[in-house]
Amino acid sequence: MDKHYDPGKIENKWYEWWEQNGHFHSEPSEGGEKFSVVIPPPNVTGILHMGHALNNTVQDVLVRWKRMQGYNVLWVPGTDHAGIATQNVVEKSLRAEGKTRTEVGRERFLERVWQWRGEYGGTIVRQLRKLGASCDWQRERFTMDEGLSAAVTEVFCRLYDEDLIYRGNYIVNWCPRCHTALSDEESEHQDENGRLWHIRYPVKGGGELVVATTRPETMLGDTAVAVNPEDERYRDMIGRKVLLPLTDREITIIADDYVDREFGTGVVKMTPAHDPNDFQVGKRHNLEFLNVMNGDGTMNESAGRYAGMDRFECRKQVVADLDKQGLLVRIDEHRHAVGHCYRCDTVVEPRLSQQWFVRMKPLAQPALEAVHSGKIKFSPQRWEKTYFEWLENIRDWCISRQIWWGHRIPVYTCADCHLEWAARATPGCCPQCESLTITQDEDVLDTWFSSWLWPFSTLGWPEKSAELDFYYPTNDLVTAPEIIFFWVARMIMAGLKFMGDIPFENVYLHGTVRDDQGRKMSKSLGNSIDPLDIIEQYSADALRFSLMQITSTGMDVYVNTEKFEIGRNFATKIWNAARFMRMQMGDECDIDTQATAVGKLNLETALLRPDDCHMLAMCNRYIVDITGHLEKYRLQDGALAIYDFIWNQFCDWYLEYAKLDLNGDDDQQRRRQVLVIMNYVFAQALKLLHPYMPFLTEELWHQMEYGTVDETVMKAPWPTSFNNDQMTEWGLSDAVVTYVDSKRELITAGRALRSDYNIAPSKFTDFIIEAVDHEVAGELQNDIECLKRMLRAERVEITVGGQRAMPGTLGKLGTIYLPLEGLVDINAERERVRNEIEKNRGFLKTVHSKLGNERFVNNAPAEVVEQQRERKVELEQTIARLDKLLISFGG
RNA sequence: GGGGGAUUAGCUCAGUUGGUUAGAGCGCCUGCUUCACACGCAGGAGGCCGACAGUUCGAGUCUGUCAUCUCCCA
Repeated sequence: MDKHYDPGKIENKWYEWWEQNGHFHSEPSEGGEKFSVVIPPPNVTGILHMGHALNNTVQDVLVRWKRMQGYNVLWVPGTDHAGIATQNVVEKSLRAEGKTRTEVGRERFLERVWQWRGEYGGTIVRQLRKLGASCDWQRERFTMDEGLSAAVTEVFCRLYDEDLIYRGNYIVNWCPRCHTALSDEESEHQDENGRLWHIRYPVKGGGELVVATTRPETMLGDTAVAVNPEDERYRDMIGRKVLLPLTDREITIIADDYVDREFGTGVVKMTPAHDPNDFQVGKRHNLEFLNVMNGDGTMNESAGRYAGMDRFECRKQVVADLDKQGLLVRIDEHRHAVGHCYRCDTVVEPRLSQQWFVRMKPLAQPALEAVHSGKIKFSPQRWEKTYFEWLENIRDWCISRQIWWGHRIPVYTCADCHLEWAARATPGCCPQCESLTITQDEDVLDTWFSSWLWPFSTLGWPEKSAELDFYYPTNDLVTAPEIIFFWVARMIMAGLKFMGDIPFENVYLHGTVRDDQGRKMSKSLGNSIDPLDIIEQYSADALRFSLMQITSTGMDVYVNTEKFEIGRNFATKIWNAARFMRMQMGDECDIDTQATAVGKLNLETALLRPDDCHMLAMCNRYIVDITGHLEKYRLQDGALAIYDFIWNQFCDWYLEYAKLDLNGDDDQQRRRQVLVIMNYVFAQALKLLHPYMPFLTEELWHQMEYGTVDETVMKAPWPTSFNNDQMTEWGLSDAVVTYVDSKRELITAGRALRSDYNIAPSKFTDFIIEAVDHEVAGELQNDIECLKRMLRAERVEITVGGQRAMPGTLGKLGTIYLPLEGLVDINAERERVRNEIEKNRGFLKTVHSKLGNERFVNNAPAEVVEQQRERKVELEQTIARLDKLLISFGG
């Protein structure tokens, strides 16, 4: 094996091998129990960022684990067509050529988009491979594929025919830059420092009203002024006219409950075509809906002499003009939430326009029940509350977009008989009057209108398919909480509505990846860490493992580049452990590593020593623990456990212990047995680690020959613990684990003594251990070689009872002494022992107070009380031993 | 304004149904080129678990109030 691990080459090699050998692919016909996951489709315009890395690592860990457990696993990958984002990208490239999309025309433009998608659209899909994602690429889907488009049309037609889709004139969130309507979810609110302009509106026939507004330019579209009917101050104003400044219009003063008497002056200007609240009031009062803006955010002809100005320019001008006329009363600083386009961050303009909507209430009800009943579980569960909150207050979904890239709305209108209908296939003529003059709606659908079908459209729906029968409903959905509204909730609604069943059983929500100051990673802040840079620098395994190890369930994770050293160092450690084993095994080793890897161990019970038993017992324990963590989605705990298992248990202790037999060549049987145990444990460790570090484990699986050259660790059976017979035969008892742990405690204490007395690590020295009794003395005597090696001692003398005037430390098995003739600092030792005694007396005191408390003895569970009693005895013995030690120092 | 989350070692965080002496990684200090690994080994220092009150035999853990930070919704 190479001295250094070179992940770059190895990672590419194995990924190609996996993919070419179809290890990611599965078929319903293979049967078995299924485990299916659909990827949250990234935008086709997207490039891999840390959020994707986290999201897909989580999925890959789950998927690889289940695959090893023998499930028929399917992970469906793909991308969505990202209507607005993709159109923006292509429009930009057109602009670079000095063209606009309207010049090019719809058809040619769409050709350009497809062309772009073919060239650049696969970026993220390639990047996911770098990460090691074991998706079934043969089943990759795209929301604009024929099949998925058919699903969209089918769904639209069904909802349309059921009157769950309707068209109407409403205030929507409008992005003047993208030139389209957005759904409520796509308008992101940000708190901004704005202003509240107080404007004087002269009342016809004398007097005035002062209104306050954050958007003064909209006053050009005012069609009323409103006060609260209960408001004494303005009661006599109701019904009178106001002369709207900067225009020649007269508008009426109306009364409506909506007006908050406490806010501002208690007078509100009414702009029904530019504000959602005013819109509602306008409907109630039959006000005129005067639209003063164009789709691009400039003022239109209704704005009079302001026509053609940009909305923000117009705002300045309006304010200046009002000021000039003495109509500006004052300006307050005002902090408020302003909607921004989630695609381009432009300030969203509430705008009255004709759009298509889905009635959500009827769809929301079953979706609420699915989670209430526990059929679908969120993890962490607290997110269910967010989900309920949204669904209970759901509003209709604006699904039409005034762009070209996307699924065109399949609604047709006859020019002759004015019939409007939705059709699954492009109709040749009007089904009512057979007229040929029919036109299709110009708008396309929200991208999420195809994404919400993803769990079943990717499996072939609306066609019947074996995949749909076998893999639906899927098991887990892994995503970020910010997508609950956009996607999770809507998928649940769609699944229940069109499949008659939930789309997935578990929703696992992970946190957001942030920089080490807790800020979201963004291009504009320049604080992004590119996963590909990390892979380049540290390896994909390191990226994956580090992310998993530092991300606790459902919490945001703060990363900086150094964090990835965790995974890199771990990989190097494992590589070197494997290298060590290979060196020890040499070329002529006759160990059947393949049988060993699957747990067929021909162990000579008589040759087993306590550390061997400890290692095997711990291996068992970690298998159970790590499996349990994965079952509970506790991926961080799983990562920490495997790290501890390999690094601390295996490398630091067992491997060092094993050198005793490996480096001495006097007992070939022992040597062989130790190698068997090491290989068994290492093979289990590789399997447990594989979901987290797929590449390194595959490489070592082959290097160590744990399978045939054609076999992959991906399909190796997930480790299981030994059965009771084996446990008994080999003596893998709790007692032996406790003994070895206590022995290590003694060794650590001995090393500390060496360190305290500045004995050079290279220097051999002597130790004396006073065992607590003869039995323990016997055990330690049998372990003398281990003690000598681990303590770097020339001689370790085991005796029973008695105290010595030497530096010593108490352990459960006895006291370890460092014999130092004449060099002992008696005062320092005395001080040390006194401190120990004080500490233990402190503990004893709390134990006493507990046991002396009748209510504790009566109320606490018997085992807890018993525990305290044992502890009391233990502490008393310890203190007695320490007292004697102190006396031996003359204290 | 409504809701969620966080507050534990210098830093980033674990701590699952309350129960021995509160853990990890990084950083820090000391020593070490010890025959897999300096991306390493050995040893060590460092914590009134945000504040106050309550429940309990017992609270980092449960309840309430407050403070600070953060996210989502309006």
